[in-house]
Amino acid sequence: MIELSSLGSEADELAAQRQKKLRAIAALGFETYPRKFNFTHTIPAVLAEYSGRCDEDLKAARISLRVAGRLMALRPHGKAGFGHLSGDGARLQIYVRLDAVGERDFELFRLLDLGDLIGVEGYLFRTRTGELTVHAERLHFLAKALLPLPEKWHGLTDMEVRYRQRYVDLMVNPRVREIFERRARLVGAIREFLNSRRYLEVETPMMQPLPGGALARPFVTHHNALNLDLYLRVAPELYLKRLLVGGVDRVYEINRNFRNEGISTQHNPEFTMLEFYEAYADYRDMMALTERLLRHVAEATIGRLEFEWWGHKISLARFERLTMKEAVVRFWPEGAQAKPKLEDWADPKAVFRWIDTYNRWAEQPQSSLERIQEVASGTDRDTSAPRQPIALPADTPPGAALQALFEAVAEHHLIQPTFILDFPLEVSPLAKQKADDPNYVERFELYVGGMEIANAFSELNDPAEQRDRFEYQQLLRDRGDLAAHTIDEDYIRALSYGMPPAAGEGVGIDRLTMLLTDSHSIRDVILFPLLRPEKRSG
RNA sequence: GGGCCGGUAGCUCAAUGGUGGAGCACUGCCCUUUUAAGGCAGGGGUUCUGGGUUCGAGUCCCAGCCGGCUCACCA
Repeated sequence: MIELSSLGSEADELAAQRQKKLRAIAALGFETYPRKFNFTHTIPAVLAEYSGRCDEDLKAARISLRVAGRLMALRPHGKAGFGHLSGDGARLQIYVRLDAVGERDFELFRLLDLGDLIGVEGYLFRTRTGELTVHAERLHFLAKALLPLPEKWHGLTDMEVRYRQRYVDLMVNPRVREIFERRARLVGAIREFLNSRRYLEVETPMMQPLPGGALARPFVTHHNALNLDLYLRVAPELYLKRLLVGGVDRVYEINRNFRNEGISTQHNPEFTMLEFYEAYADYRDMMALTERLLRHVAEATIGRLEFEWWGHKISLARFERLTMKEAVVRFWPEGAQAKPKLEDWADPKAVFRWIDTYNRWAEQPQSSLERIQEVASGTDRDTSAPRQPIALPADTPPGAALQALFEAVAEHHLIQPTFILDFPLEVSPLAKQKADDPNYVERFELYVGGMEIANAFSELNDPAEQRDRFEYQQLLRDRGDLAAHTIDEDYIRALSYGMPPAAGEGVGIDRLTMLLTDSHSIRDVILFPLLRPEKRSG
């Protein structure tokens, strides 16, 4: 029983009317909350099987069936009436007439509200307008909607209500169901791809005594019996690599990570990540594998390699590769002085000069000409530089500065699939150095639609080097960087048994879903995104 | 956390500082192939909350709550 007084006064009235009807339905002898309904077809199955059949066909065959669903439209005509039943994401018309269903069932029909769940028993025919319809012979009451549905034409548009009451969103906005069906196909395609390559799917701890595997602030929780603080994992990485040590040479996990950071259209505190690791491979092998993986996923979910995203035509047919430095040079803002050349980067400290140059440009007010050009070239997704000066803490190492410059200058331009490779050592504590340049590591991130979709590297497997990296991270922690790693002694112990040379990669499933469903907010691809708790009135 | 925008009936939206409306939904009556069914007649409001200005506030001001976008943080 719902609390009537908790609703608005009209909502109270509407719910009271429906309660009253429910009692009237009970008085007719119908169970108010029956236990089950034996159906012969789902609604999509009816449509799939009989959409091609003409009325004569249907009449001759007299196809009897039982279907169930939610009543989404009602058009009564005195002693008869039409309705639409919604189930499994599809709709089917029903036709109910007094002389076919009898007094009692027709009385039930009169007491139905939009949103009620019913079962219909009857035979198929086509109406005068040609619509495939169930001619009801019996009605079964299954459950009452005590609360009214949103408006039938405009539906539910209030984003807050859509996220908080996703069940209502799903009822009235077919697009929502399509997105999550596509998401499920996407995840299935990933499993198919990796399983066929003999990767083993595993599940590793989400509650970890030490959070590791990514530079992010964790959530803290507590186990009572052990009187132990635990962290929700920020990444499964260190556990998956322990499995590499144990001889699981191809391994993956698709599951949730938790990061105690800000919320935005691209960040939800819990999000789904695919991580996979392959022994005896390096990051270049991962790039090749990533291309194949994404093409497989796109074929399986949308049936092609091209898709629209925020007004951009994106194609997975070709993946560009740029080093981080090359990307900065390539996308250096037009108006800024002294475009850098690649040879200018020989000195690692040079990046600070380029940041100064960039900041001088970013601090200038945008000229009208630039603004007009931007608007004229406008796609829906703004690819222009944000013109925010880069603010770095006093003792930022050159590598972190380069990454900041890259993100400011280049990231939003990377609409077509682009691998950015060769990351600075300082921002990559778990990756293996490049053989010819120890200031950089064998790592790439894949950008599509201006978003980071994947992050991969040749895995560092030298325990001594790993200890040095952790110690550097500890230094950062001590200086107040709460996202820096803590030293994980057991992980170093595992590496000390010998981990095969390997490469690993993380892929953001939510963001990949955003791309393949043309969704512009991560909340649109997460069924129940985190919101502040609703304040209960009263 | 900062900036901008928003919150009016169950839903979608109107309303120069001057009696808060419409469509859908809902109630009653009519209607046995309709489909945004139709016809007639009705009911429904803490205008997010709390202050303030004013003869008078949905509207103006201040504070707060919730949300959206964006920036910062991050993936």
